[in-house]
Amino acid sequence: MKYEFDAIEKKWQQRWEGSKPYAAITGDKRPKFYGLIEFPYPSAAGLHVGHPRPFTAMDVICRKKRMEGYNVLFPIGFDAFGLPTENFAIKNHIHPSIVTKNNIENFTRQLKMLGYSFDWERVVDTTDPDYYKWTQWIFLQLYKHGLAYKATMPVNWCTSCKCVLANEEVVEGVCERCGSEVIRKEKSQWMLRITEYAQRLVDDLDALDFIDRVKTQQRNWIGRSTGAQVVFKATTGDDIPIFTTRPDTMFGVTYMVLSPEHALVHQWLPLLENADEVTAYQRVAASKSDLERTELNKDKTGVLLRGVRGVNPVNGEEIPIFISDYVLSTYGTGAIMAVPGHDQRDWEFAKKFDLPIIEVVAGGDVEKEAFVAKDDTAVMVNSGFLNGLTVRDAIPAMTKWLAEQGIGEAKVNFKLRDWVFSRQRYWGEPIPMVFCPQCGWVPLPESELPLVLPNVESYEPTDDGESPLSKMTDWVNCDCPNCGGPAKRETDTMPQWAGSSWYFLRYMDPHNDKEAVSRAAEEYWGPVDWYNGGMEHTTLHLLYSRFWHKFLYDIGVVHTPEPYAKRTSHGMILGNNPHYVGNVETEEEKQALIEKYGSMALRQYVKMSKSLGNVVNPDDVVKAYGADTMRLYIMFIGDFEKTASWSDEAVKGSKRFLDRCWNLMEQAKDDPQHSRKNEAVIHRTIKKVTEDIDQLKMNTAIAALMTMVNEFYANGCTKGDLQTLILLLSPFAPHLAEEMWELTGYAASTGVMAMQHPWPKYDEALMVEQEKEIAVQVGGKLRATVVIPLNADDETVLGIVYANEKIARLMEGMEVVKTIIVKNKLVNLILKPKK
RNA sequence: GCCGGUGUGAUGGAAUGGUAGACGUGACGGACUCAAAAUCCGUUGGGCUAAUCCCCCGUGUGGGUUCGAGUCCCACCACCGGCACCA
Repeated sequence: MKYEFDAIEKKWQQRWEGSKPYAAITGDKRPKFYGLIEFPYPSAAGLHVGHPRPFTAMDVICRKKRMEGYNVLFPIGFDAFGLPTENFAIKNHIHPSIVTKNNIENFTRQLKMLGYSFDWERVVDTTDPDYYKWTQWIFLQLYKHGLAYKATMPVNWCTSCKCVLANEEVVEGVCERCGSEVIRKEKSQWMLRITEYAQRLVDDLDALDFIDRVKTQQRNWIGRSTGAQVVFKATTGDDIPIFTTRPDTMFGVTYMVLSPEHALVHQWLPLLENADEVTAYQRVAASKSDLERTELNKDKTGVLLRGVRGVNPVNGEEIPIFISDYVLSTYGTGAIMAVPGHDQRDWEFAKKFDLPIIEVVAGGDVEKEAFVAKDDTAVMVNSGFLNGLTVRDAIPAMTKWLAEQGIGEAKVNFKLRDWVFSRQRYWGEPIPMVFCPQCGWVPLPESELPLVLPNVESYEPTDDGESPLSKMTDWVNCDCPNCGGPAKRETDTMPQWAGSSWYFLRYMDPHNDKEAVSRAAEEYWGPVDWYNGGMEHTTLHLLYSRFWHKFLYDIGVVHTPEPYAKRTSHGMILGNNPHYVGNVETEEEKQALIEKYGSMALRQYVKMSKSLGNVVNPDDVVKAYGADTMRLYIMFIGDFEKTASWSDEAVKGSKRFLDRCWNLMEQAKDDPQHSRKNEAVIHRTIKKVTEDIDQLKMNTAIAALMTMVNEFYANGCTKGDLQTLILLLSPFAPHLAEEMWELTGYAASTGVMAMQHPWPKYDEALMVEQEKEIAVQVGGKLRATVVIPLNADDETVLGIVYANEKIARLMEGMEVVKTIIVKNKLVNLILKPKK
């Protein structure tokens, strides 16, 4: 009988559709397990092979958890608002809602084709008004708690998307989505005060079971630094607050720098002798794009403010004030004290403008370079009352002195900025706010939610930076909810990240029309036990959703301060590089490729992309080999956390393995017990598979199953052996497992599907053979192997070792100085010549 | 510059300080077949060799610790990722 994967997979998918064995039951008495994957963005291209990797892994985990007796919530949904859909709609003249509907249908078909054990009754779609009603509701709560505000400020503007971007969406000065140049533009935007939560977002990472690189990246991004805020005076009498991490170096301050946008610069302009020079510099600085601003190793530029000076509060000395764009208006106070002796940037600036450099920490040569001490035990010099103290002691001493003088205090600063939350695009959640000339910004009453996105004729973005919705005058003009007078709606929409910031909560209670999620459902399911997703979301979705969850915790919607107990991440799937030098024979061709493609030509595997034509479509793989082979291969491909390379050839190996499993049915003896010969390998494999799945080491779990099957072929097997194999295989290849389970008769006799059978248990005592081959080393080098009885005592082992012909030969004329015996593993003999 | 990570056969990748290369792909040899595919069995790190006997070498490089190092320590090289004029 042949393994007809096509028919088998259809058959079982239909059965699951009917009997719904994957439904999660809120409130059930079994222990709960909430496994979460990042819901996909339903693009027109459909699933690519990057999706099945995390999806299959979590499916395997969830299937195993069910067999272990857990009540499992494994949901799926669609993050369907966003630019690609809108752009596709513009190009093809189809309404985004139609595009979305079609794409979701296609994704659903593909996901079902792969046999995932999602609870399909809980599907969430972020573009559904019943869903985004609650996204809008959360926004209103943020607004009511002072965490949403409208502000005019320079924002990142993507020249291609014609839309503002959050800082998190700008990567190396370009738009993370389309790669176009990002410029700074002065715009009035809705902002979310994520900075209010910066401290908690850092602190609470400690207790979470997140992989380290996620924690590190979030900490990097939030960028906490501790120091002091100090008020310097200007000769005009104005206060100039600055932030420094090194208050100990204040005696080394020889000038100050303000950012070009600093408010005091505007205020002082009439007093300045060189006002023209100053305004010219401001103009240049303002016109720079993010890319230009962050260019490496660029020269320090700046302008001295002539007519105003600063005063160093520790010694009363007057110092010059400059403006320079190396000081950022958005960090700290937008002004710094400059200590050129001990800060590289200040040093470069001082050299360029010929400013004095004072050494205040001993140990370097400040004329040659800034001395930035690596440890804090260096000693203070030229620093008045700090002289002789170590840096470690000088920092608190100075901080204390500043506080006593009333001119400074300890302060923590963050790199994290508030979240720019509005987008000048159509396909997003409308922001439920109204602007009234009398009352200002007024939130829509909750009773009017959802504020439904209206149908418009054209969703083209506009060059003037207004949302397409602004042209919908019928919709825009409304009554003020406060005074009833004429008012206008906000026409910007929410960013892509809004809907995904809380979707995992909606899965817990997806059909609730009274609340975002009921407290009871949330208390039962929350927090998510295991969340797997891409590293690219670490400082986007993952950070945003932690912020929203903390806010929801503060207002009593959820019962834990963190949404996800555990976070893991998968590596990317790479495809064949068509321009790889290894693909050609001659030197000339190789040189030509290197010339044309540079370093890319040297890489055998690269990111899959349409332009390279190396994209693998899961539909094709399933058609050729079946879903179970696809699932198995994507799990076997390599270390889950690392990037892996797709190989059409290697897929066959997974298919071959499933064929071998299937073909075992013909030769299995009709005996429900394990065969004696296979007992040990079976128990070892149960242990290995059980532990490896929990650690996401799917590749080695599958390798162990392959080893076991190889043993079955070598030893013969019983139906009992086979049934254990089926159970262990069922999370990976569920369709094949169910069919084999039925055919081997277990289901017929008990009415239980493989997936409903308890997960096999192993017995340590049965795991080992009665005989063991161990290594014999002489002086640490392997010289022979011998077979010993399991757990033999040292004397017996040495007897066997000495009886070995080769060892005996090596021992001729030698005496044993030392023997090292590792039980059931190895013997190491240290020899020296006999006298 | 700072912070992480990685480096193992032709190839994807395995190895709680204890027989390096599990498992898979590819290649080679054999069985079955008129033949091919599929399947099954075997071989497959390099050198030396008549030999699947010995011996030597071998996990990016150079040192070290240890009876024993892919694994631990020190220094370096290469690649990948994150942050970056953040005071």
